Amino acid sequence: MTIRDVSKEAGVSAATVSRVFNAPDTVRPELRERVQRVAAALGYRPNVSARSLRTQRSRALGVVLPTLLNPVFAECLQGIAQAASAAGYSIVPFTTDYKLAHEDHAANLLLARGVDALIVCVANAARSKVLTRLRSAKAPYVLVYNRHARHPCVSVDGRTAVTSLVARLHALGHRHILMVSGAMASSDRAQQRHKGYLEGMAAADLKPQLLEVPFMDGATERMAEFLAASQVLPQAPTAVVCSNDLLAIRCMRAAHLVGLRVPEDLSVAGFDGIGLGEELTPALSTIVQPSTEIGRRSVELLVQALAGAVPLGPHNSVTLDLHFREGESIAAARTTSLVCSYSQPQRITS
Amino acid sequence: MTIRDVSKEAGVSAATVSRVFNAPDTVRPELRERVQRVAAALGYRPNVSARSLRTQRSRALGVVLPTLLNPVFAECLQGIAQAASAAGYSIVPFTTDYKLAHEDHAANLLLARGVDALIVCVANAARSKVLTRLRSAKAPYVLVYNRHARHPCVSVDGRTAVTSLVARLHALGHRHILMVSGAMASSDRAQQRHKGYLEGMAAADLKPQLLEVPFMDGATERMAEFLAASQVLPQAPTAVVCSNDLLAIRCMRAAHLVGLRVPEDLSVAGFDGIGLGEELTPALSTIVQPSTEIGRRSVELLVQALAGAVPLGPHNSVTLDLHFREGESIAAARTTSLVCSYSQPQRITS
DNA sequence: CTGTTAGCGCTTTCAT
DNA sequence: ATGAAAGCGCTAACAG
Repeated sequence: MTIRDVSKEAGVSAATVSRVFNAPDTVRPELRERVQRVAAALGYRPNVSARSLRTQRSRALGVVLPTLLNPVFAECLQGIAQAASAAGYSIVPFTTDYKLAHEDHAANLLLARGVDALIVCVANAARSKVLTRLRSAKAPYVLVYNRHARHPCVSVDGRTAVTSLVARLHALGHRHILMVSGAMASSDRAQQRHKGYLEGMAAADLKPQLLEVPFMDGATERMAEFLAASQVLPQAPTAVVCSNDLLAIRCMRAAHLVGLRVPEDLSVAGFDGIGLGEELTPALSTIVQPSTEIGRRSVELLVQALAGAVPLGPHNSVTLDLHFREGESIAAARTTSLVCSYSQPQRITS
Repeated sequence: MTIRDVSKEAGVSAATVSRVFNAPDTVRPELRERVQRVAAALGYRPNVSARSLRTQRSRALGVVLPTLLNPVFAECLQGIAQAASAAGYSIVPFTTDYKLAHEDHAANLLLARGVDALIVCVANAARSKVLTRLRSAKAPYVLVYNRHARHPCVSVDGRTAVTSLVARLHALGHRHILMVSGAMASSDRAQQRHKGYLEGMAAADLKPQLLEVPFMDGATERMAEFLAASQVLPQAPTAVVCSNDLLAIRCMRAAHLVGLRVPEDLSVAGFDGIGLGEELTPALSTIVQPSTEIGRRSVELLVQALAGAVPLGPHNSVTLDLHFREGESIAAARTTSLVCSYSQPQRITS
């Protein structure tokens, strides 16, 4: 079913059929309708490959994300998919599983695929080879989640948000606030959140403490160990700031495993605001980033740039708002043991 | 950067360059290496659109799934992405948000895109127009999660699994087992799981009870209401079989909201086996479907069919194994109130 | 083993 | 407003 078939059937030239699809206004209404009717009857669909070859544009966006197993990125991709679809673009996603080599590989394949532009999330924007490559290939691209002064980014200010989170915990009476993070070296976002934590702790004149855990596997066990071991110490954490929601969920489980109640014995805060967090018990208190919106905005940026043939640069970066979602996993710090014995006498007798 | 540029630079014909990329063995090693060197130096990448137009194959697979917000499908897509990538295919995903019209729309776009084959999950395989369309378009496709005798499917036997789940609950002493499901009419999977439930209940000689809730929004509130209202009745459920994990998580929250402890007061079981279920507290007891594997297998099926140019049919369907994951959200039913007063005297005095 | 040639289906000047 | 014709970059006969 080619344009030729339609043109013959409708008794017009191929050019006219093409115009009906690409510039309907330039075709006399009567003819236009006839062509449309014939096309519909024949089930004709313009061949995208041929069109791409001819126009040198594929109307497809490449997407490179770490993984879809983390709901943050699944939500983001959902946003990307919706916005792209609305703008008449398809998407071609690749996941890197947080592997640097995969980032490069994915971008290459996407470029070869002839996508018009790329949406990319890398482990570390400062070190990524992908970005220099994209730039030299002159492919329009936008970073999501990553922040970097030399690239167009759609991101959030995680650092500041974590600083206020620490202030909030401090105000609740917490004096021993632990930060748990996945491997810091591999993620610029984790680094920024940690910076925010350090600043918050400094502002509150508290001693920072960091626990780095393997993100994917064994995180729960590691946290449980740590929590168990620290219980005997005077500086046992009463609150934990987790670098992301998945970690926070595991942290709550770790607390449970060692007999700590959340939030009575231990406050746990996350970062990301994945939808599921609200459904948990206790509901996760977390800093919410608008993942769907991040996806949408990144598409908008690219589509606009493509439409205007305007090159995208760092000046196009946008920082979206973050907000704190009050859940049930954070509470005021328990007061000192003396007061505690008054306020909870039954625990002593039992 | 076209094949022509490379051919000139290497002093060979375009055909030779093409051969170097598509059938390296047919080119004299010396020449081949020269071409490869030149191509690499020039950063040449074959243009996919041109290749697709010429060969009539895009090396891309279309994927239609309900949503990525449900981790089940995100996991599946991850499996699809990995397998596709390994086989040298890209994927072009679309989500339908459980809307029938979107199913059709997505398939159309994908077909127009010229994908070589499709992986599709529809609400109801028996009623879906998409499938008849795909069939008439002669596009190779495979259904995931859906089961239907007239289509190639990669799926699981949810019905039987739910039947055994009910048997398991029965064996634990439960006599009032509720099933909670999203809108049944819209999902053949929900229907099958419900059938399994009915069979299990019949086998145990118990009275089935179904609560249909809006899947996306307000499910928790609806369940909480129901649980609260039923507490005063003699047939108050002591166990709930949820049609999927997301519902189960909400059910646990609903239980919490009305003061029921899971699993002490109420056992909750899910279906899907999303990764997060294991991280929850209590860990979700659920029937695990191998979502990643479902994705992988569907790709394998298609890639094989494409390679052999063998048409795919219902006889290619595969049913993957399901297994029950023992979590912490299910416990033996509390015995009758008399016995209860003996085993938990402290609750009476408090 | 390599080159020549003829399109794949479409868009887009350039005529009319 | 419409048609004729050229060609996007590539591959696959077919010659040599």
